[in-house]
Amino acid sequence: MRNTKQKDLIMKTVHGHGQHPTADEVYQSLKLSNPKLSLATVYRNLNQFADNGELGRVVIDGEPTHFDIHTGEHSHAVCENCGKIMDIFDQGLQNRISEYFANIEGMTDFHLTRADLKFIGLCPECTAKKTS
Amino acid sequence: MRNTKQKDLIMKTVHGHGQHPTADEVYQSLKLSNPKLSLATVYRNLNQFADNGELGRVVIDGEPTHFDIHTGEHSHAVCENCGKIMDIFDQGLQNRISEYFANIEGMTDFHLTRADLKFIGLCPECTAKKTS
DNA sequence: TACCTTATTGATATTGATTACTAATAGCTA
DNA sequence: TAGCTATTAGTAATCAATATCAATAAGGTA
Repeated sequence: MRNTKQKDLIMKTVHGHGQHPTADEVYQSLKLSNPKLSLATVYRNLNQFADNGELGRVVIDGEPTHFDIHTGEHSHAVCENCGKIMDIFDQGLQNRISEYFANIEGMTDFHLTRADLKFIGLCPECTAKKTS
Repeated sequence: MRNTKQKDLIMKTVHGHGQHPTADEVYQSLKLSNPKLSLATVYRNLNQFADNGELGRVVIDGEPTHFDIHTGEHSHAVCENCGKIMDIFDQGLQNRISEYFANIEGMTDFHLTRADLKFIGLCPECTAKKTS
């Protein structure tokens, strides 16, 4: 895999974003300063990074794929109203899930590699709006 | 909400399917015997059922939305290779997740309504293929 | 039973996200 | 520096899903 300026820009943008950007969000925040950058290049590289394990993917019902700089075991909280995503780092929780791998493998005969856990509800802002 | 022959056919088809069909799979299995049925009607009604809580949605990276006749709390095992989905009914597991709601709400200020847990790996068939 | 109102349907156009394609470009290696 | 080839830019194509709207049919009413 060759190093290119585009790969570098894209990875830096994801890291600088602060949340969990989509391909288009990465593209939008780069195209002003890099008008020749192609959306296809952004998709191609984000997918490559995700397939390599250098980025995570967060897939949510009704939304384009989001990308995550955190590649270790963790969970997410997702707002059903506005789509906001928060990372949840809780080793106790992850351990509880991992402890279940053997059970699940026993009941399904699957060979498991990971789990994907999302807590779904309303973020603080949307909770406030709904109750006001 | 009016009762229609289409709603009835669609719901029966999901229940008769055995796995977790997509909208197009429901449509394909109905259109021979019901050539006038429209794909839009299938989408429309499956979404209505899911929004009503009469069906569940299973959203997997890179796949069209699958629908689930089980609407109670449960988890899924998903094959990363072929997309097979299995339901996991394990009250102990669900309890462990639910016990975490208060913690997560404390750390995120989200107001949670549910969790979505998927175990990801290879199904028995794909495990066999990969190791042979 | 016939009628009326309006939710629902069928058919198709449209949207939105993502991937495929291909000639031009630019990393890397010698 | 030259040459090989992975990668890119630009755009067309694909795929899932939704929007649109005239025609239809549920189901209440007289």
